[in-house]
Amino acid sequence: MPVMTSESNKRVTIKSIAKEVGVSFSTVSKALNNDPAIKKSTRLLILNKANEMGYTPNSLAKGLRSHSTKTVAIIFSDIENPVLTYIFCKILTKMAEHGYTTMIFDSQFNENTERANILTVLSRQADFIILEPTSMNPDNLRLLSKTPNRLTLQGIRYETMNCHHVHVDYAHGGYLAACEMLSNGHKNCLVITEALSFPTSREFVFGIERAYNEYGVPFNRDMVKTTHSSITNGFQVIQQLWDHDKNAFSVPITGVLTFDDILAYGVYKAALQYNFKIPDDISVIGFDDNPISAFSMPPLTTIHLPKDKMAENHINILQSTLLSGRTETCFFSADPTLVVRGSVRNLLEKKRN
Amino acid sequence: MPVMTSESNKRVTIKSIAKEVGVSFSTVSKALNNDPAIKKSTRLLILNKANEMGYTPNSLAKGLRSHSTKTVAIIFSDIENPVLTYIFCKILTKMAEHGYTTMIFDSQFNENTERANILTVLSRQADFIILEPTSMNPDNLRLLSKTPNRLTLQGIRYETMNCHHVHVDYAHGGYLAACEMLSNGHKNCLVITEALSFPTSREFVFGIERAYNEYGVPFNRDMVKTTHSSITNGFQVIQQLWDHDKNAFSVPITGVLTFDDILAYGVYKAALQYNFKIPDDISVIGFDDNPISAFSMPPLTTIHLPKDKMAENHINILQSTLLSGRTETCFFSADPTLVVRGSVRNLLEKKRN
DNA sequence: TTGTAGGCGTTATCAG
DNA sequence: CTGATAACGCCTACAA
Repeated sequence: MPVMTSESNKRVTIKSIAKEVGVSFSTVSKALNNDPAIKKSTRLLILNKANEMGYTPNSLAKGLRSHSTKTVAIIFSDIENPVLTYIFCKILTKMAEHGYTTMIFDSQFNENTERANILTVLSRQADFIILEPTSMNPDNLRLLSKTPNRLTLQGIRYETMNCHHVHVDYAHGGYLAACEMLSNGHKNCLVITEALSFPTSREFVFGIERAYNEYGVPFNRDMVKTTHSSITNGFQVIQQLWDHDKNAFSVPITGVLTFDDILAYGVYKAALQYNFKIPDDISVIGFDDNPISAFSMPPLTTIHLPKDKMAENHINILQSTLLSGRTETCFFSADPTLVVRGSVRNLLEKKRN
Repeated sequence: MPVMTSESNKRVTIKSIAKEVGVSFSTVSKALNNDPAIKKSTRLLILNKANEMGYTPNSLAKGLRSHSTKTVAIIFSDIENPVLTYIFCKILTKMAEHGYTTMIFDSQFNENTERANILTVLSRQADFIILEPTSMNPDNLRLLSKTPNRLTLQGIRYETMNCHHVHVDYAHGGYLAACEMLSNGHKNCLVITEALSFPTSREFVFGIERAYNEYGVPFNRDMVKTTHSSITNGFQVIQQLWDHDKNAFSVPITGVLTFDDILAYGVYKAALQYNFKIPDDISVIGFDDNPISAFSMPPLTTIHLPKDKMAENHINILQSTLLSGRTETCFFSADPTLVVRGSVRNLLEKKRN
């Protein structure tokens, strides 16, 4: 238990310890690092004094000397997204066990914010960077091209970057969701997604379009509404349609495909407010498979994202390059799957009635 | 756009820039910091060269010199808790606008992990620390006693620490939840909560006990089950009861009070699995008011936590001490409120039938 | 076994 | 206006 000496204001460093013990500061340094060259008795003397004075090593100085900060930086497009939150929590916890601290950054789907984040990460000398790019524009990525095996890209595939990847096939997810709608007879679906400048959002819509093509159903791009993920925003998209745009579409909408479960809850909220029933009046399919979606009213049909697997892949990459010194870069891809629950109505069966 | 010079491996520092431009490195430093003492023409020369070489200032060196790292550290008991996640996301985003980086740490309700976290935060020279203590044991807190106005305690009230507080009255929340149960005729409730060593968990139970006392209903401490917050764990508590302990209680359980909404979903999961109905067979009250709880089946009656207000208070404290240099410490307290939805059945009305 | 010197990349204080 | 120098706290050859 550190008892403060009289003038506790002064910073306690190896120098001040050295002065107290009456040795040189390099002896203190060695003792603190368990250098066997130091006599046991003096080491003990030093260790005790350091403890008593409440010494904490200065990582800045250490990092400056050693060119290693034991730091990994994570830059995500939107850290409030539950899947991303889950992933960085897992990474953070695991890396803490190895003595690494994790810095989290939020780009908010904004290239400039992303660039600022990359620059501060570089400036802070992070040992490893995990980035979920906000766009396919390579300008920001170029800042990171020096150390390809100290970088993993999350979410998208970037062919020209020879770095680690933890990819998610959003196109396939969108495809699966749209197929589920189409095979249940929903030909006129609304799509609520993130800004299309965001690569995964665009992939998502591509996948949907592909399904429409396969089913021979024309895909109306006006049906794609973009907004930032939140219950309120999802709600507002429906609200807008309800209040104003209702007549903008010749065919009534029977289904909604959303970029994530959160937006789907926005539709749920609208159902409560405007008194329509899911799935009787409108069908909904989400994306992510939030654990809570199994208990929603009705249980949400959604696209399951293997977030455990994704987190695991990130951790494997980190461990093998930071701890085991591997130099090859690896590419992981996560396949989304459809989880059928109760938010999609079968329109075809109805017709038979 | 930084074009790499031939040997791009070498670190680019103010020294290397100085060599390229043909000035002294202190001139470069001044130019980079917009010191008016530097001639415009040479400043421009230097700025261009720096840009061309892809210079990034080294924050470690900066911090070492200036004794300021533009860093705030957040140490929470469980960063996956949605309320805490929400709060640190808000703080992180706002502080990023001011050029501050936020480091997140997870103590996992463990005093030793908490201590390790505090030590690394100290070692990393964070400018400000936000801590949600895992226990009332002051040993770890003592490590932070040197700079009381650079510390805010989240969640609990620590009378003897003269630092900032953002407190939550969990006792009152527990009281409200229990009152709702009791006033609907539920005298035999299960409580599922975090380990009682965790201060807020203990407060929660205190509050429940107080309600029982006011209603003149004996409170059975055996009804308090502790586990870590997760849907699975909440489920398992019910499972255990169902499979093994069913006969351990003389009176059948009619209600469940949980420490957070996540645990409540565990009960929902059990309802699905064991085919009992909420609230017909068992009533449930959560805690936190997860935004999604409004759409659960049935909508979850819960205790609302003003997380916006809490985040705002944290941000205010940070801004006023870090940016405006205020030195007084402030104390904020958040009051939880009851949100009645559909997961509690009125047992008394039933009797009248 | 311990002490000395130099340097990691910056900034600040002086001289020139 | 620009340059040399010291210092921030630590580590590591090398010397004693």
